[in-house]
Order: sequence, then structure tokens, then C-alpha cells
Amino acid sequence: MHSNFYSMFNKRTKIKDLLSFTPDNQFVTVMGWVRTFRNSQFIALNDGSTNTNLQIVVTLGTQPDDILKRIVTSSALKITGKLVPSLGKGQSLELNCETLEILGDSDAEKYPLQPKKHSLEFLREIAHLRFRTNTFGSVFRIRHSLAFAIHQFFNEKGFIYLHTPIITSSDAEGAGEMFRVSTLPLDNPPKDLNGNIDFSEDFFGRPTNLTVSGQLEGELAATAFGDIYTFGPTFRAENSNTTRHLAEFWMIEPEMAFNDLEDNMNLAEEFIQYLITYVLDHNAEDLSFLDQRLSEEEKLLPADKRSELSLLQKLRFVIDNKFERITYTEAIDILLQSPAYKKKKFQYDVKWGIDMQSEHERYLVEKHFKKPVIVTNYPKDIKAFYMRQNDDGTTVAAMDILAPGIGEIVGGSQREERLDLLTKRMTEMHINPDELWWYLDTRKFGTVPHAGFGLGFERMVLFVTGMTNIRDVIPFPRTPKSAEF
RNA sequence: UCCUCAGUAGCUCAGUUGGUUAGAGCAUCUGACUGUUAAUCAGAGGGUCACUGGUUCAAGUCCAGUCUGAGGAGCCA
Repeated sequence: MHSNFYSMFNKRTKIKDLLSFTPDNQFVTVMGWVRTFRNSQFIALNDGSTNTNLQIVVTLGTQPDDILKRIVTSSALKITGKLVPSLGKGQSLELNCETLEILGDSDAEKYPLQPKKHSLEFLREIAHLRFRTNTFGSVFRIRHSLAFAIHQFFNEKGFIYLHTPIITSSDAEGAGEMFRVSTLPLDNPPKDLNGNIDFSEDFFGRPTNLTVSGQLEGELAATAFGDIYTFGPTFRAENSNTTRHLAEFWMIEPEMAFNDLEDNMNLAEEFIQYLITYVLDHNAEDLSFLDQRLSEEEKLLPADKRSELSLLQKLRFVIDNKFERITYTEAIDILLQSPAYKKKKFQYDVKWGIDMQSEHERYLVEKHFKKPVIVTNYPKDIKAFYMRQNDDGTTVAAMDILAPGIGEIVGGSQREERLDLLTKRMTEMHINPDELWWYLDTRKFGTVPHAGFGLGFERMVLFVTGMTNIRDVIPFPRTPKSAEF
């Protein structure tokens, strides 16, 4: 009964596929949106499968004027014709139009995209249309590839994909400010005898929030399945206004039983290199477009602000070289010995025990090692309660991976599996063990050494695409004062 | 949240020590041309100078506040 629909759409050839055909007068049908219409003859048609437009040639006199007038930038067309070698210079093949159908008209006067460079700030204001630009076409095809590669990587290794809750009732994770989830009336919430809001009348009968991390739930599953990973949205209500932070972002959090810090680092490094390799193999055209885009952007910068490597060179460098591995203590020593420190170039002081500032991390990664760096064994006082305490009594088995241009891209640790040490640490850090009774049960019923890490998905997309603002690698960014679309 | 910078046509921008009717390129529309490649050529339309208040004979221009955006910092992924 749906045959009419099939007959209309199932003959469509995607432009990406069509471009690899040998043109031989074969009939094909394409559908897409007009990028430009030149000379009342040449349509540059884009269907989103690739940045390369297909040139449609409309022979003069073969289409009525009223149809030609409706072919404007962004109108949607269905075209059937013969695929032939191009007579023009800009492309190797073109489609000679035989039948042309306008699937959707467009109001060219109101359509905001022009065939010229737009600022990324402007395109952010029209995020619903920016997919139709080459830059965002490439970025979001690569984002898709990365997401797919993530699942493939873990699936190949026998990890279970675990869906952790979006709405949580624990506020003990300490990963940041949370968004409250409630159905209570904002203007007149029920109060208890002390005048506080009575959450027992709320939807869940208790205060709930959007998750800031799936890690604790991940550990529950890892201590049953062995290896799990999460990949889902995460929410932080921090008032962060930077090029690296979002209020809603996606995070990948693998958690592995019978793993220590060393295993954890090995997996994280292999993971990152796998993802980059996957995109180099599957998105060559998009990467090459972004590579060119970035080098043109950098031409506008002063010489000392330009990167030494192009985007493609940088990606190949990262997969061809081992990440540098140093301890926190060694990192502090390097900073103390650095010319930058001796010349007092750092705004913040360096000494053992500090939480390294952006300028320190950037120095290690971009000036000293010039490659991704894994820093391990941080002081316990600047890290979370669940990290495994080292025998020295002062550090924990944590690891951060710092990437050039991004800073921290991965944060992970071996987890504290010893119940007594864990509850002692929670008490020291004013976290009520009773609220996390379910978490502590894993340490009571067959506890094992385990480890895991979190990778910020958008930061990975930033790194791979060479984009510089995190708002440009997620379709609809949520940041303070901004939740349009 | 803090610091710095910015906001003029649909977009990217210019706008002199405060001074008559606020300009350009691109886009759009109309016409010409017809193997173009961000086509080209000619013409036309298009403005609450972010908002509110103040100073002044006079404010796009100076001052204050607000809003929004960008960069950096903090927090972090």
C-alpha cells in the first residue's frame, strides 16, 4: 500500500556514491538542496552526503520559466537525468537534467545563508540551518563517525554498553553544580514544618537532579560484567563561559574490573588512537576540507599563534607516537625547572600540591613535550573520594590525559576497592556513606581492583575537527543564557 | 562568577575633534547575457545605529546602567 512512496524515493542515488561512478549516460535520480544556481543553467546541488556539490545542467529552453524562477538557493529538488563527463573545468562529471521537480520552494529573500564566508558566531544563531554549510557538514559527519567508532571499539573488546540514568537522586558525586529536576510548582512549593521545600511531595518523593556522571552506576555494572562503558548526555549547571565547556555534553565512561591504573592508561591511549585512525580512514574528504579551512583561518593569526602542524599532520602525529607518561611529581619538577617558571612567566605559582592551572598544563603539552601527556598519581587532596590511595599516603592512582589545544580530554583513575579506606576517605571529605550505600555494596560483595575514565565527547570532536569552540561541535549547544532551538 | 573587547542594512564592515539626508562590498529583487564555478554587467529596494536613561543647541559618536556576543581566567570533561 506504500508503493507510491517507494517508487518516488527508492531510486534516489546519494551524491557521495554517484561521484565515484564512471559517467556513461546512465539515468540517475538525485534529491537535494540548491547551493547556487548560475546562469539559469547550472545548479550546484547538495544532499548532505558529502560537501561536494553535483553540477546539474539544465539545457536552455527545456524548462518553463516559472519553474526556473523557483530554483533558488536552498530550494529542494528532485532531478532525473543522464550522468555525463563534465564539459566544464570545475568537476569531472555532471548530470544533464531531463526531468526536474521542485520538492520544496524556498524564500531566497529570507534565507540567511549566502555562498560566502559567514562568521561562526552568526551561524550559531541559526544553528537549525548551519548544517547546510560545508564546515558544519564536515563537523557533524565526523561527529557521527566518532560516535560510531566508539561503539565499535568497545564492542570489539567485549564491553557492555550500559545506559546509566539521566535523572539521579545522588548529589554526592561532587562533579559540579547540578540541574534540579522537579514537578513542584515553582511559585508555591509545599513546605515542611521548618519552612524548607518538602520534596517528599515531589514526583520522585525526594530531590532529584540531572546526572553529572554515570561513573558510580558504571562501577556497579563493571563489578558484574567486567567491562562496561557508558555513552550519554551529562549536565553541569556551572556558570562556565569558555570555548571548552557546555551545560549539556556527551561523555564516554568505560569502567573495567580487574584493571589497574596502567591498564587504564593503556586502554585510554589505544582508544583515542583508534578513534583518530577511524576518522582518518572514513572521513578523508571532510578532514581535508577542515584541514584547509583551519590553515586559512590561521593565516589571519600572527605568526607566533599559528600551529606548527596542520590538522592532518597533528592527527597522524598522535596516532604514530606514544603518549608521554609522567607522574604529577615529575610534572611539577619539569615546571619548576622550566625557563617559563624561572622567568616568572606563569601567573600562578608552582609547588607540589597545587591543582595545575591551564597555563601549566599547556606548557607541559604544547611547549615541553609537544604531544599528548598522561599525568598520573596526583595529590589525594585535589582529587575525588573514589580514587585509589597509593601506598605513599599522599597521592592517588589518578590519571589525566592532556591534549594540545584542548587541555584535559580524559580524566580517570583506579578506584578505591578497599571498603575501610573508602569510607574513611568519604568521611574526611564530608560525603555521607549512607547516601551511597548501594555504591559501597560493591566493596562488600566481592570487591575487586577496577579502574575507568571519562572522555568528553565534544572535546574529542574539537580535537579531531580542529574547531576551536565547543559550541561548534554539538548540534544545539546549551551554555549559560543560551538554549535556543 | 571575574577581567578585557564588541554590538551600525539579511551578512561582513567603514563612519573624522559630537554637526545637514548614516555609507561600501556581498546577498535579495528587476533586467541583460548564456558553459557557469562565490558567474558577469546595469539598475532598484533595504536602517528603532542592541536597549534604557543622561550630558548637549545638536549624540551612531561622550557618560551611566541593562541585555547579548566573543576572547581569557576559575570550575571541569
